[in-house]
Amino acid sequence: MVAGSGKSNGEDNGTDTSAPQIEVRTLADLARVAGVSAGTVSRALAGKSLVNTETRERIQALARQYGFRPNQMASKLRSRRTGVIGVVIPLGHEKRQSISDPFFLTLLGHLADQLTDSGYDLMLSRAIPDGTTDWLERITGSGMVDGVLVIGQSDQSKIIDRVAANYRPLVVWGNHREGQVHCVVGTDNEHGGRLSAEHLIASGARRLAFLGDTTGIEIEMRHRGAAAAAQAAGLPLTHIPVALANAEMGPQIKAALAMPDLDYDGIVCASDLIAMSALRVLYETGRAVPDDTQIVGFDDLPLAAQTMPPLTTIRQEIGDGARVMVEKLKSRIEGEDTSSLAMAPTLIRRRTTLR
Amino acid sequence: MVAGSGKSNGEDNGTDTSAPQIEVRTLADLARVAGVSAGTVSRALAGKSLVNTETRERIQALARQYGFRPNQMASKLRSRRTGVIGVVIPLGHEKRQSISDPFFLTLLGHLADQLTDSGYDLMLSRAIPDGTTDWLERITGSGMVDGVLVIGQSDQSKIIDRVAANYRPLVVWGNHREGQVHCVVGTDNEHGGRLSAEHLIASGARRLAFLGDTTGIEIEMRHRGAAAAAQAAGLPLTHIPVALANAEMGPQIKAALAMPDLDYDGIVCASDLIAMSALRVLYETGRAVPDDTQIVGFDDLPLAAQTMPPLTTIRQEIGDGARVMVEKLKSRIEGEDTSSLAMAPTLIRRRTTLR
DNA sequence: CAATGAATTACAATCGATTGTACGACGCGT
DNA sequence: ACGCGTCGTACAATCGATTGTAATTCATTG
Repeated sequence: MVAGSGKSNGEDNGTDTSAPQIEVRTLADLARVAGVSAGTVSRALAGKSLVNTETRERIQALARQYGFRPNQMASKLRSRRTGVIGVVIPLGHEKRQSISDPFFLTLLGHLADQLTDSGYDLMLSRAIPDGTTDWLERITGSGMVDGVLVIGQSDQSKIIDRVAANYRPLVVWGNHREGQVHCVVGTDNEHGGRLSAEHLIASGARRLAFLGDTTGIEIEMRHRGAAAAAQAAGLPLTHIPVALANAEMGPQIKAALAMPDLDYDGIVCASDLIAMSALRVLYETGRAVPDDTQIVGFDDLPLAAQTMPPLTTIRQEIGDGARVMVEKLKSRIEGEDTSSLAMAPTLIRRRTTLR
Repeated sequence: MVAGSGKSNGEDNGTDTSAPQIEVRTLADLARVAGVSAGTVSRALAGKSLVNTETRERIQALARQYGFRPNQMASKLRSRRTGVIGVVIPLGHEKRQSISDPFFLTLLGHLADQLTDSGYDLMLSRAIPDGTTDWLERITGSGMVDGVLVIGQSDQSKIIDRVAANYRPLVVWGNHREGQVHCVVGTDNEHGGRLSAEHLIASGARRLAFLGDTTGIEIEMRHRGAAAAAQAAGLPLTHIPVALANAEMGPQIKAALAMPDLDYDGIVCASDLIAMSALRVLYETGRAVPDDTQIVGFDDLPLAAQTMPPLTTIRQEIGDGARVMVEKLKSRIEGEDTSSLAMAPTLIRRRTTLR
């Protein structure tokens, strides 16, 4: 019993008695200390049953004592499994090179939670498609991740499609479109846009405006839904493009809403952030919400409940979305095929609309 | 000359003529195609000068043609450099297992930008110190990252200190404290708290309240600064702890501010989010801001400019902070030593205070 | 008592790229 | 024509863990 003890402190007791100061960096080091082979140590630490229970516990104790942790690179190289999921945010049409969209950030937080719970690490990449079209391949082909999640398609849908044709473990957050190859999870944005406009109409609005830049497909679909609802009711809908970037948004909205020939009593906003800005602009210009002008946001971020008055908005289930994305990705890693999912958004009635 | 060429296309031209469909996954594969050795391919792709210009370009062209990308795991293992920085958010005293704090999320976004620009990848870990004390070692000791950034100390300062004693490339966002071993970058929270209270006092407030839970050291220091300013002016400051978690925050603040025996005309808030909630509660209870009650936030998140009225707040330079953190981390990776930095916060006057 | 087999453990190949060193070819000067 | 330096490339060791297979030990049984 305690076979290794004699060995370990028998060899190097020339200097000091308690010898926990040998550097134990590698499996081989620990194997030497334990008096076994590296392979055995590997199996012992992995908890495999092939190794004697007693030996295993002894080795595990030694590992703890020396604070030994196996090198992940070596492990991942050999086992051909990295335990890492790449999360990519393509900054497509957005000029500013910064991850700032609170919706994406919130989704990212939820993804981090889900992935951690599934035992995966998360590698975050900000991709700026600067003309090059291989920003995704750079990640999928690096051998560094077991799968990839893309947050938002931006205007890179075709590139994603091309990659997805050869790379299976890929799930995208965004708007599903006919004929799309890649697996996408997201909200039914058109439906959301329709809900928004319909609610405004039902609340008495007769002259609608849509606030948001429709370069990205998600917002384009929201606009389409709103436009469809307006058309069905025989009402006009004016499209006012405003950037998503926070800095420019305020002034842009201010300028847009102050246009003298623009007439509106109901605003469909492409995001809660836009709605919040609009709310402020309207307040400053003396228009009462919801009495003079009604507003509906999109996303239902936590802050939507904190505006004044609290924002009526279209809720996207971010937490559910993250969970579904991770589930589908895991299935795909297992080799299964998964279909896209468009989740139904819901209207959250608060106080920026009359009903 | 071209010793290997006979080998490569002599063997496998039996099937088809144009052969771009050979799987080229490894350096060796590409070497075979190019008729050179793996070592040469490695050097060619790395752009080393040891290899003939012509050969190099030929190999690079082939790599592009076959869409070859070297396996990162192997590369990192051999070169003992991962090009990855771990970013950890310790969820210390926060019960909810979710990354949601918008300030941290924003900082994370900036860090992602900075790290990307420096050629690093970012590996995100959410750490829930559930009794165990090795959540940091698990990351630093894994051999998977070249350095680690910790976002927020929470109540784990001692553990971080212990790790920092043996692990150099570590930089923390948080509040510097005397005798702290690890390198921390952050705002001078005490100063910020003082600025906040002083401004309220200068604006005429006489009965102060502090809204925020002081379990984390950052907020504790903000409270301390505010308390010092109040004491210096001979004024009272009531401490009202409220959680940071969004869900509970609203009702908690509502209950707290409605306490009948609580008297206040100036509120120091521990964060913009808290301030925003307070703003709403005050509005609902019919107290005018800033005329009846003045409020100062903390952080100066983008949304602070969008509240109604726009929020006077203490600005933390998140972008600068991220830049400094990454710079210091790079220095430490190079082996240099770096000192902590407490950045001076600034008061941003908007409309929730009278001056 | 030898043979069989179960349980452990050692040995060695492997994952794929990097890098130091050795080797061959070429041009040059004398 | 021979020796020498330069340039380019091949060869092989290496990073550190994993894993299939061989080898060892020990108990058991015909």
